[in-house]
Amino acid sequence: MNKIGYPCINYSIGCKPDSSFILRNYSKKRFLYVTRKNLECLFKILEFNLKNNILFFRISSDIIPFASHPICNVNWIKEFKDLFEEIGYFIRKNDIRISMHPDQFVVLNSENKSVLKNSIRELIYHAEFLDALNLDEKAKIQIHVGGLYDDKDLSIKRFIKNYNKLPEIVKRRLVIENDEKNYSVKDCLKIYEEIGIPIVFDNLHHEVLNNGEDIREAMIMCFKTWQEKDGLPMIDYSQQNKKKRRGSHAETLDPKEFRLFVEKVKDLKFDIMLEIKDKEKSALKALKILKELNIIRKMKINKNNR
DNA sequence: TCACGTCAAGCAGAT
DNA sequence: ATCTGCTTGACGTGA
Repeated sequence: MNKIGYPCINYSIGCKPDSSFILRNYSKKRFLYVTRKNLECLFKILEFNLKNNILFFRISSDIIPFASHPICNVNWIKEFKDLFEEIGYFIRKNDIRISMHPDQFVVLNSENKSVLKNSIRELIYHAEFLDALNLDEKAKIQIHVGGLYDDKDLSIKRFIKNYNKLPEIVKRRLVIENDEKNYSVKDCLKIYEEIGIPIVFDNLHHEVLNNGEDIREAMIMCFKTWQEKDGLPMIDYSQQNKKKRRGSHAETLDPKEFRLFVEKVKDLKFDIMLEIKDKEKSALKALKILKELNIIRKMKINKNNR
């Protein structure tokens, strides 16, 4: 077990990296203002994380509002070149792992041409964002396989066909995650065998939808899909919210349950994204547990880390 | 300051 | 037919 992370937002700092506005209020001025705020907040979060030894972070897809929408004609990479350089340098220098997770509207296996077109635009935006930070191939973009359309085999074939159409800047970063309704680890492996795409393991999805593999077995299967150039395998870890329906994420990390999980897989090498509602709070709880169990390496303090 | 209607985008399952 | 969840309710108008 290597790095601990949490997704998109931080509740301790008092800024938001995913502010937006509604489409009809779009203006260049507004776009530039919100985007700058988001990027500056991202930097603050990463600094907070480093101080706390949280070295894995998922950047919100909303960081650049309407980035893939036709209305956005601002060259944001150029406009924020300095900020991108500064943040990117900080990430690289401190060996922070980054991922992104485009939202549900990205459906690479869609039967609908315009859905596919929008999905590809969105994926290109994500890739360009990570490229602007000058991050290597270990920074990943994770998506689900998509819809079933009443024919899983055909839908998998369509995923592969459309994957092969993607530009290289997307392909090198794209990874797929098992989901809780449509595509299990086994289904993802089928796709891996065709195109070599790495698989992000999600434990809660696996609990809900699996083919009888236990968690450790499934993790090892997924981990084999990651090559050296992809970096350590990533997993999404979450716990069931006992008050809500199956698959809902817990409000905060249950230490006991987390310890049990860790004991099962502590010899494996991977980075872990905690999909728990209270974000950095649970990441800190998890780190504390890993330290107690003597699993995580001692924090590297780098005084001059900017 | 607060209530509440609305907000780019997909899909599947529940109601 | 409409609502809900998904990684995350937030934006914004009008009173």
